[in-house]
Order: sequence, then C-alpha cells, then structure tokens
Amino acid sequence: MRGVRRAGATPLSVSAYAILGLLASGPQSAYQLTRQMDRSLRFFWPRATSKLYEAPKALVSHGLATANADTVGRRRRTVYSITPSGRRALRHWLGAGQPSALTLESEALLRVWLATHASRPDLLAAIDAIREQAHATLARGTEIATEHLDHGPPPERAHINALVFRFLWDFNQMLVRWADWADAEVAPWTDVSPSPAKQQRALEVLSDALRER
Amino acid sequence: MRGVRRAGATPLSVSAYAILGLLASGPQSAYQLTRQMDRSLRFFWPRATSKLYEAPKALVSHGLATANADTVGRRRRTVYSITPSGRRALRHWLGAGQPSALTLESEALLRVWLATHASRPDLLAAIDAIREQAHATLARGTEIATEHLDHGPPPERAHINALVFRFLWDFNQMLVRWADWADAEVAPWTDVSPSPAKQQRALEVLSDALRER
DNA sequence: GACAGCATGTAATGAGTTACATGATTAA
DNA sequence: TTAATCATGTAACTCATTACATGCTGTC
Repeated sequence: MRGVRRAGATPLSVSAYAILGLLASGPQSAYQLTRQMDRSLRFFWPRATSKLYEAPKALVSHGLATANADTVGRRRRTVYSITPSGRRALRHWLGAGQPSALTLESEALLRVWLATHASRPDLLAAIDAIREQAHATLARGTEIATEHLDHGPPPERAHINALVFRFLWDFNQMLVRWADWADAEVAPWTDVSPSPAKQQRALEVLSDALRER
Repeated sequence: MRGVRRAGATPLSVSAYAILGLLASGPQSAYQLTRQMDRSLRFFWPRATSKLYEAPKALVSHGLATANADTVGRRRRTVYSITPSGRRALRHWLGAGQPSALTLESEALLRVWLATHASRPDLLAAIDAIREQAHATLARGTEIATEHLDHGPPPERAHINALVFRFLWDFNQMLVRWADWADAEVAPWTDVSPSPAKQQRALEVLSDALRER
C-alpha cells in the first residue's frame, strides 16, 4: 500500500512509469530525459519530446518525484529527482500485473497489405521503406554499441542493456531479411494482380512456414 | 486532384485509409469490418473496435464511401460501400509520400530494460510475457494458414497475404527465439544486480552482434 | 423464458502529438 | 554579429480508448 497510490490520485500511465524509471538513475532535466530516450526508450516505448516535459509533473503530483527550479541565464529550468516513495512505486509496478501486449504499427506493411489496390512500384517502395528504416536503426545501434565497446559501458546497466540490444538487433535484422525475401518474391511479377502461379506460390509460402515449427 | 481531397476537408488519418482499404473488397457493416480486422490489420495496425464504427463516418463526409441504412429487427445497421472517388483516393494515397516509421511498443521489454530496479523473478516474468504472446500469435497464424491451405485462400489476395504472413511469422519466431536466449542468459544470475562477470558477458554480446553484419 | 454471447452504436475521457514561442549557446 | 542549433516549456487539438447502453439470437 505504502507510496504506491495516494487517495484520489488517478493511476499513472505506463509512460509515466517509463519516465520514473529514467529518473531512477539520477536527477535530470526534461531535456536530459530526451537524450536518454533517444538511446533507449525510443526503440520500444516511443513518445514525443513534449511528453518528457509534461509527464514528470504527474510524478511530482503523486509524490514520486520532486521538482527543483533552477535558472540558466534568465530562463527557468526544472530538474526532477525520484523520491524514496518513487523508488518503491517503481519497484512495485515492475512486479505487478501483466504487461500490456506488445504492438507493432507499420504504415509500410499496411501499404503492402493493400497493394492489390496499388501498383507494383508502390509495393516495392513500401518494402523498401521497411528495409531502409531497419538499416538506419542498425546503423544507430552500431554507433551505440561501438561507443560502449570503446569507452566501456555504464557498468551498472551493461548486462541489462545487452538483453535489450540483442532484441532490437534481431528485430531489425529480421526486417532486412524479410525485405530482401519479399523483393525476390515480387521480382518475377509483372504487376500486383493475382494469378494462378502467384496463388500457387502463396500456398507454398504458407506451408513452408507451418513446417518450420 | 480529383476525388482526393475536397475543399475545407481535413486530410484523412492513416487509420481512415486502412478502413477504406477494407471497404475496397466489398460493402460491409462496422461489425464485419471488425471481423476483417481480427484476421489482418490487428497485427500491424491495431485499433479499438469503436474506431470501426466511427471512422467510416469520416469517409462518408469526404465522399469516399456511402452509408446504406438497413434494419435488423427494430435496430438500425449501417452498411458502408466504397465509391469510385474512394478507390481513386486509396490508390493515390498508396503511392503518395513516405509511409510513417514503423513503431514497436512493448511494455514487457520496457520492464526488462528497467529490471535493474526490480527482482530476478520480475525480469523472467517480463521475458516470459513476450514469449507467451508470440506463441499465441503463432498459434493464431497457424489457424489462419491452415484454413487457407484446406479451403483454398481468397484467390485475389493470396499472393499479398503470403508476403504479410511471412513478415508476422518471422517476427513472432524471432520473439520466441529471443526469449529463449534471454532466459539462458539470465539463468546463471542469482539476482539482477551488476557484476564484473555480467559486464564482461555484455561486451561479448555486443561484439557478437556487430560481427554478424 | 432466461442467460450468454453476438452485434450495433454513442459519449466521455485521456493520452499523445503538432505547433508554437522564445531564450541560450556556438560557430562562421 | 548573425545564423543555426540547442534547450525549455506551453497550448491547442487530434486520435484513440474505455465505458456504457441496448437490442438481437441461439441454446439449455
């Protein structure tokens, strides 16, 4: 009971806990939070920058963080710190209930799925968009990993970072491989309309997949 | 220009186009749209059921669909149909601009990332949640694929469905494999706190990944 | 003939994004 | 010394979800 939820307070959103988690590694300003997000959260819990300026206020109102006003020139800046109660709430949340389902959202894959109403170039463009984004993410991942290998990673987070890194790496590799495979599938097509040969091939693809289990 | 956007109308959301795409394969009621969504869109463009009752109204107001009122007992029911202008708008949208970036959202992976503030059982539970969801999705995919193999798939969509099916299949297989790998990594740990051995192993994981490219 | 699940829809709420405004810092 | 970029924050608005209400249909 203690510290988790005060009377009259609405329960915090998952995003609020995500930010509470960021604060757990030290006091930070909203801008510093955005920097953190760009190397971690962004890949599995993406949120707009403005969220990082808003959400900490909710933490403060719940007593899970404190706001320290400070100034830079004649401009104010707020540095947030997690409270002991905040640490308890975070720990409790991490063990409570089932996490919500993973979701994938891809406009490019949606366009692939609707490709019977488009043109062959449109289909190839959608596939390519997926490949390009995955390449960009892999490049970013390479940057981050290289920094860690060179300068030594944050020692207290390295083991956990590696678990998450491997997830994102595998995911983006899968995307590239799928895009290459899909290109090869579409290569012999002259257009996106159905044909007996394409239908035949589709059945092969399905049964190949099922056999893999 | 024609049919794509009427004066004074706000541009449609991606979700609206997704539903327009569903309507492109025939007139349907909102409930029928939900059934379609459950076997396709749900996996790469998930939306709440109520959206399928609301969004078609926007299509109608843009002239991209028509609403036909009908009754079931003394209850009204609306059947939506795509218009020629709607088909043009769909086709145009499928070729216009860059699709927005793919996003992944996983509370379970977030919990993994925050596991330094949790307990070893909490970490394992988060990993397991990912595996279980992937298993469930693979089972659902198996159902759908089996139906297609047995009764013959919709011939006009089979080739495209196969492309998307393979994407989702590979993705969920990757999730299961990652979860098994992560379990094995965590197995020797006695708790979630950092240690020199864990840090050493983390560096190996990173360099293994980089070598794979 | 009542209960469970299917089907149809609306309203209230809330989470999140886009757009905006502006000060501080750095490099040309 | 000015332009570009970094940094800080708010406000308006949109998209989407949750909750609700209720009728229909099949089954025990």
